[in-house]
Amino acid sequence: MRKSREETARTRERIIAAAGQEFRRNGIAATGLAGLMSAAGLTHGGFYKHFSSKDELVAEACGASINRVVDALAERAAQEPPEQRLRSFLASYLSAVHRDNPENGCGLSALGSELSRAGDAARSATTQAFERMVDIVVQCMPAPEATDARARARTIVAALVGAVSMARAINDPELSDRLLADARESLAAMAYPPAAG
Amino acid sequence: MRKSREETARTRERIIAAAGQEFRRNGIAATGLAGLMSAAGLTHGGFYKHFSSKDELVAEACGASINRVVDALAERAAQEPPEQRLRSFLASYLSAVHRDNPENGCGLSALGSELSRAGDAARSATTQAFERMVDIVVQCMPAPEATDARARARTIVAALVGAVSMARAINDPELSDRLLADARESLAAMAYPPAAG
DNA sequence: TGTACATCAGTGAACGCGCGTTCACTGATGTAC
DNA sequence: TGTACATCAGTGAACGCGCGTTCACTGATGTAC
Repeated sequence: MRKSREETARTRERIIAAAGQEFRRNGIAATGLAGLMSAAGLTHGGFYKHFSSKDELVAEACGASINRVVDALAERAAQEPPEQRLRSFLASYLSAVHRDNPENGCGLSALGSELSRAGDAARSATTQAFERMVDIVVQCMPAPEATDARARARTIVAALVGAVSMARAINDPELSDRLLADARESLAAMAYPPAAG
Repeated sequence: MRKSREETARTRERIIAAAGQEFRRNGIAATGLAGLMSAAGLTHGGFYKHFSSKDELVAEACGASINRVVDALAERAAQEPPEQRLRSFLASYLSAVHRDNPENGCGLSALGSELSRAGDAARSATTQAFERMVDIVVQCMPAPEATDARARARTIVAALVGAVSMARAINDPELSDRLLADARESLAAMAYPPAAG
């Protein structure tokens, strides 16, 4: 049953994609390899033909899923006229759709607290993804060259992650919606600093 | 080996306290009952004399540990002169000490993404703790009666949670420190809105 | 207040289960001539 | 280009292990008279 090189590579990507979804949906520690492999359409025995350990997959899957989402956000932002970029970025990150579909959303908010306990490779992927999101936010800001633009962008990214994470954890649907709406408003105000909001 | 009522109650509290620390240190899913019970100085067999399941303990431990931290924050804030409250609150929440000691810190940032997958009781505790933190932030703000004070306070609490969570996950110590410093600055500016920062 | 008995907190061994990992095997793919 | 052989992706069973949970047992505490 040996597979061709291309098919092997495709299988590997399929495992990484399935892992990215399962991790974001159920958490890393709570996701078993057997379930994950069957989500990828395989039996669990073949796992070690592609990865040397669960940790290696965790690092690859976290990196890939976070980067894919960041790519999509960057691409969407670039299509908007500059003055609407930030608002539209905030609207899509802080949306009910994003909150209610963690398996396809940003890994930083879906896995935040688990990433701090992950291996070094996964944490490096997290660090890079965080920086990339800061880059995007800076480029969405009305005055990207302001001296404190990057400092404010870091705070905005942290707030995005925290807001989606809390909006998911909170038990009260009204409060959850309100938190997302408030964050859209307050973070836009933070990005348009002097008196533009 | 039956114990007195008071000692039984004390034992129960001891288990809850140990669980609160272990969960914040290692995560909920990654913490086993046997290790947790031995951290409380007991053998694992006695667990079910105090709780009907791990889920019940999770809810109690999350509620208790988050509330204890929020109490401490509220108390400390009340002791500060009003004009320093917000700055001092931000300084202690967004400190390296807090980042580096999750086991005694705020459960919202230590468990954020796991709480969204927890049972209903734990999520209710999360919701209450979030609201209490918003209350504290509002009372620390220079103009607590402003119409949008509570909306900004919600964003600030979400940003605090996200910033500590990301500061822990990030692999680069300099960037981690910078994120905390930037958040202290930008969130203070958000709380003193017109031109006070 | 003292005695007799029921209760039950805590121990330590055991339960079935799913975990991450390993392995013998299969048969199509890749390589060498 | 065709043949012979080595490689290896994927299967399915099995490994030891720690998980949450249960249980028989102990003996100090609580209760009833």
